[in-house]
Amino acid sequence: MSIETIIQKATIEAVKTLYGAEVTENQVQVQNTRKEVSGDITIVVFPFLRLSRKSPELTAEDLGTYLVEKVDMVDSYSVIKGFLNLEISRNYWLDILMESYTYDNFGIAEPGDDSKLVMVEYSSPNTNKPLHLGHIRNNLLGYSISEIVKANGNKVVKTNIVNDRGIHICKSMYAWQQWGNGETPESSSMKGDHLVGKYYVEFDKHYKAEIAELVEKGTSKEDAENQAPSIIAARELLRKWEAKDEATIELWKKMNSWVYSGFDVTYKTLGVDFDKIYYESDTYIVGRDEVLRGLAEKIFYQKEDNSVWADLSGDGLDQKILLRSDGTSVYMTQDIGTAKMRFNDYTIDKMVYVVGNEQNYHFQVLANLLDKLGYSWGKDLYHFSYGMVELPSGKMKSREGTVVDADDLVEGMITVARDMSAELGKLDSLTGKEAEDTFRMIALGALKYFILKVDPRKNMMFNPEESIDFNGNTGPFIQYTYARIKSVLRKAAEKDIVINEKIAVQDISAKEKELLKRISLFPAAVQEAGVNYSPAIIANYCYELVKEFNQFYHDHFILGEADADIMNFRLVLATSVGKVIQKGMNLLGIEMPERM
RNA sequence: GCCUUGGUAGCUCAGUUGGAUAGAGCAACUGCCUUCUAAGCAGUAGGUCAUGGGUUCGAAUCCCGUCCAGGGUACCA
Repeated sequence: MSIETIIQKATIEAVKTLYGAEVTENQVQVQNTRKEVSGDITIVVFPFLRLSRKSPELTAEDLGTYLVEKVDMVDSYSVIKGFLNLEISRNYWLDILMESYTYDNFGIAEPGDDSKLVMVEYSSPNTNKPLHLGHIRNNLLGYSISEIVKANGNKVVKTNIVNDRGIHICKSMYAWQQWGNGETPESSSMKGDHLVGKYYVEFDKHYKAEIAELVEKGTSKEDAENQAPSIIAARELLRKWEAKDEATIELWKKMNSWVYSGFDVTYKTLGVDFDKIYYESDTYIVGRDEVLRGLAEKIFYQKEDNSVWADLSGDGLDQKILLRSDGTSVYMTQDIGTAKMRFNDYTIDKMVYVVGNEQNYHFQVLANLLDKLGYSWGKDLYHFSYGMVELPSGKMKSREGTVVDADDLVEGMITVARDMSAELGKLDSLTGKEAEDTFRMIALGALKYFILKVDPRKNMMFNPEESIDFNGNTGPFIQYTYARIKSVLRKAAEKDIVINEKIAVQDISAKEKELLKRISLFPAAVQEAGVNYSPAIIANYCYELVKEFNQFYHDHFILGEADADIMNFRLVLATSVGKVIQKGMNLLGIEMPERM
């Protein structure tokens, strides 16, 4: 039980004993004491004034006296206005330290046999273009959320739905046929996904030009968009694909395989992976059958032009198309099929979709449709709705080439990490490969932390003109602190200093206590991150912890300390901080270098 | 139009179920490396928490209005 909970329960008792009144846990506000004030835990007494019929100060005195007497861990108290500040005994903090030092899973709940199975869908790329910064945010959030959910005692299946069919890939296919001259990743030395993306852009260029030409000849813009030769050709390819035309399927497979090999490299670089991959080309058929079943069971209805619709107006939503008049599937159709297949494949307790907030409405509708189709889990799906990454120029658009390419960005970051290390004269002692690994670790640490430290629900700004920081509230700052701790521990080992698990210090400094308090908050941070689906909570926790450690490190010697007990205590403290940092950052998918 | 999300320092962001004097980093300016890594530490400066009301002992936080911005809104995913 955490100290907050203990104090909370004791306070409820106190109020009952002293004033004969029942209060609920919500009414007892327990918080960490402000730094400028002495004390560790603070209770806000204002809510009890009505019960005590006394002034805030006297009420606080009553409670303070009671708590000091009844709760072992409370040493003393002080009162400032309506705030009761409790001093928690040193032994409590030292116990926490021992727990974090000896227990490898401190703060982490291991999944057991009766754990819930949570499936997390993330990434979900289209196969007609390479990944960009927006996808990076999705991938990092998806991976991190999976780890956080796992750390809260759940089993997790990470899944990816690959949108491998549809008009978008046909556009790239057509452009490659027309203007590709048989170019391949090998012949062009281009990464497969970039090559296919090049033809997607190429398509759009020609398409726009054709529209402009038609409009000049007097066609309306809307008609021109439908009559341009390129789009007609792309649609023809889609029709042939659905008719299983051999040559078209062949081309589709070839170009998709290029994209996949490209994605694999990017996924590997980002350090994300999946337990199960679904392909839209499989799931849309299942979805179509489900819609037709719904039609037969009169859950849905058909219009005169043969299109199939759901009427959701009774649920505050609109009419939603599920099959087009020509019988082909839409986005929603495929998601219904994918959901069905997943729940057939796994015993899923909770489904989490990591998809951008532009699709909030889509998931509201999906939950409703699955429910109508008789799937009890439908309405409980959770749409992890994250914000867009914006550029100073606005939204990223692949078609128009106004994107920050994922591979380029990572490559650029590694270069910065390498240059910076050289400039600082770091890592000169490492061999080429070790050094390169570290540069990669630092670069990705900077990128991942930059993305994950912000509240996932909010839009965030990225300015390509300014490089991502390596100083201050950043991934490398945290990695650096970890490397410092490792360095101290290496030196201790060199001096044959053996760390003793028994702590025997008489006094601890204010800085040391602050650090212990921070460590004690780790389990709560992991839980809170799980409840709120927020890697940012972990990121900010790690930053606060590391900042605290650096202050301690600056003010106190560890190996230079003359008193053996104090040195031992500080070694245990540093080790624990290192462990917590590593565990926390691991939840974000950020690796920690031994030296930097 | 309707639905929805947001607006906190020059910039990028924190800010717990409403609590004490609204916090970090970057950028600017000052100090601190002959002792464990200066990718660090300490300090200065920078705020009408978009705006006007309301609720309350207490509001960046809750409610209402207004302004601004993003997203969605029946055959794009």
